[in-house]
Amino acid sequence: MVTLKQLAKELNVSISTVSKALNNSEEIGEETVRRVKELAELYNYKPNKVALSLKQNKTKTIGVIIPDILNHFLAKVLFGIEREASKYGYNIITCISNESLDKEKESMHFLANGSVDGFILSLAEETQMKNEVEHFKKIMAQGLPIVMFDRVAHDVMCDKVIVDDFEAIYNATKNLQAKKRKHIAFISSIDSLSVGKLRERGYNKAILEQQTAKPLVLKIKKKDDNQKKIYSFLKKNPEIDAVVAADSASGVIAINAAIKLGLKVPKDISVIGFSSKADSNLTFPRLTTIRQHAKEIGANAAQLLINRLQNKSLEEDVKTIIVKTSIVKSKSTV
Amino acid sequence: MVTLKQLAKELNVSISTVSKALNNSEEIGEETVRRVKELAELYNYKPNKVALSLKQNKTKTIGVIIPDILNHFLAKVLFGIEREASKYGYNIITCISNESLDKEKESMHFLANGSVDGFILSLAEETQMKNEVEHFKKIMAQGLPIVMFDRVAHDVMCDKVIVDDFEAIYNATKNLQAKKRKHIAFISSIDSLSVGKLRERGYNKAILEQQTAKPLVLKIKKKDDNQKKIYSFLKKNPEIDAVVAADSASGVIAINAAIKLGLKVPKDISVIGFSSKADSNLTFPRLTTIRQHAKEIGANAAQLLINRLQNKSLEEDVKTIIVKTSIVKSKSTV
DNA sequence: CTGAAAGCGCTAACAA
DNA sequence: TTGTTAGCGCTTTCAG
Repeated sequence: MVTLKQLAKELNVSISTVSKALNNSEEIGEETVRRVKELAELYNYKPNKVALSLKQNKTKTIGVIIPDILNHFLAKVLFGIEREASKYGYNIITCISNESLDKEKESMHFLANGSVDGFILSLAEETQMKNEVEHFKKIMAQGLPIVMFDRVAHDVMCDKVIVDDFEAIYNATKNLQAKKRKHIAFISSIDSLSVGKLRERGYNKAILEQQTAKPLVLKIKKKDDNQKKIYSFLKKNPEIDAVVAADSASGVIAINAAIKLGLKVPKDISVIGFSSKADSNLTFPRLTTIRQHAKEIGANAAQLLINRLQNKSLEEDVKTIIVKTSIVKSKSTV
Repeated sequence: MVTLKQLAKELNVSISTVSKALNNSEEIGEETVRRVKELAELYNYKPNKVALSLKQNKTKTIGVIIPDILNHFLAKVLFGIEREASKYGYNIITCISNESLDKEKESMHFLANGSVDGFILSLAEETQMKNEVEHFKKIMAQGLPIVMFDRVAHDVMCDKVIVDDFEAIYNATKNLQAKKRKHIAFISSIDSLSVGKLRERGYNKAILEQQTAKPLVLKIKKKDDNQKKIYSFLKKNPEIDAVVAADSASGVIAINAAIKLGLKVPKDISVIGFSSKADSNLTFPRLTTIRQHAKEIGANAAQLLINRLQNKSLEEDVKTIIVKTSIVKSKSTV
């Protein structure tokens, strides 16, 4: 890589002249500017990012800590973050916590040494279970702002972007009840996550508001065979006439299991799930889905962080943005 | 963030003494080392990464350019890259080209200014279609090594990690033939990609080796309704008794479409697809899949790059690693 | 209009 | 054993 020094030498001017010329400073003579720019072009000069970062004490880089990149929702949020950030000239350093508290801490400390200007993150499962937040506070105390999304720590004072999980499932369940479904089950493979719990609570509330009904819940653990579990669950509880799924795979599998059991969807059983468009396409009939607008969540998170980075003076209060879900009706519900 | 300077001042020693003490230099007195380390600990001192990068002219950061983070295979490769790289203390800067040549170029140039030590990438669809490779060569000429995976540019002399796409589909098709399937169709939604073409060629070769058979191919475009397309395809061609899918969604949909058409899987129709374990779980019966070992691909790519970064002297010849696929038999084939 | 010099945080050769 | 100095590449103040 060419440096200012080399250009300066070749042009027989000083380094600062070259620097100023390239930055269109008024101070430098027209002719000099021309010569400098010409040579810079020729050598494909680009200012060294690292030197700039050191000088300006900011990297224009955001650290993103994602619990699981194979989770389609999280990947989509990452996509949203990246797209929004790159609009503002920011780069993304991605670390994957793999749902582990230690890896989360490690990654953050590894980056909290000048590598990044701030963090966007969603909590690892283990972090949520143990409810540890000290590492977040420590890093914020160092002057690095954090934005949390989806799985957030309510005890940490920082900007947040969340989904109306509770309401979304509550409304979905209410909807099914309005269509005269009497035995609505809830299936979740994300019971250990805060959002999983919220969703279950939304379901429970709707169910318990109807005096005749009782909650019927299937929880799937990571090591379980989700396909087998769901199939047996539906088989053992033939009265079920509707399923609300807290995650994408469970919704898809529920439809296919029902069909396998000889049921008609949605006539005999309605299914509704948290899922993206691509996944809702996998089944016949297509899955009615609760869309989380993952990209928007990512974009909002990036916005919040960049705002805070650029108006550090303003030290405003922390914001929480709720990105509303929407139900996209398809043929798996009546 | 605390700096060496501040520690030095507080301890009444010079900056270099502090630096050496923290780096366990033999030169410094035991007592001094103790005092320095104590204070550093107290203040949670961490060497500024940016300053180190500038000094050592390397960032310990890898630029990864991914065409599409929502593609499960690519996300998994990213996972593999991240995990392997972090073992060696490397960070990952992720850019998403969104299948666009311009974004790919832009991202690379944006990072090729000292931000990263090298690149790992898979070509954008547009890059493959236009067969443009100048930007890769330019960046390599600047001294930044590149490792390509999956969708590679054969005209560029760099390390590569690829999949045996051709053979995998060839073998899968041969397998179906051995089970007396007579009308084997091929369904692909990735026709424009190099790997998509390879897979089709593998299928064609196997089919054409059987004198009685003719290829029967369905190509799905991005804007198409893949569900509808596949359903009508199977309906219009009732003689089909086996499907080879070049991508994950097509395989899943093919099974569900067949069931919807009243066919028995695998008795009436076998289905085999390129897919991951999670996706193969979505259908009844489970989808027999060709696994690409995406994480391994990522790990290999990271290995290759880090090797090259650390043995720059050795300027060895470029390597191409082929990560063999394996077929995981399930109930969608006999 | 141009250049010298300081400084961002760090390491390392050299001096004391 | 400790300190001084130079330098990584850049911007910016101040002097010429």
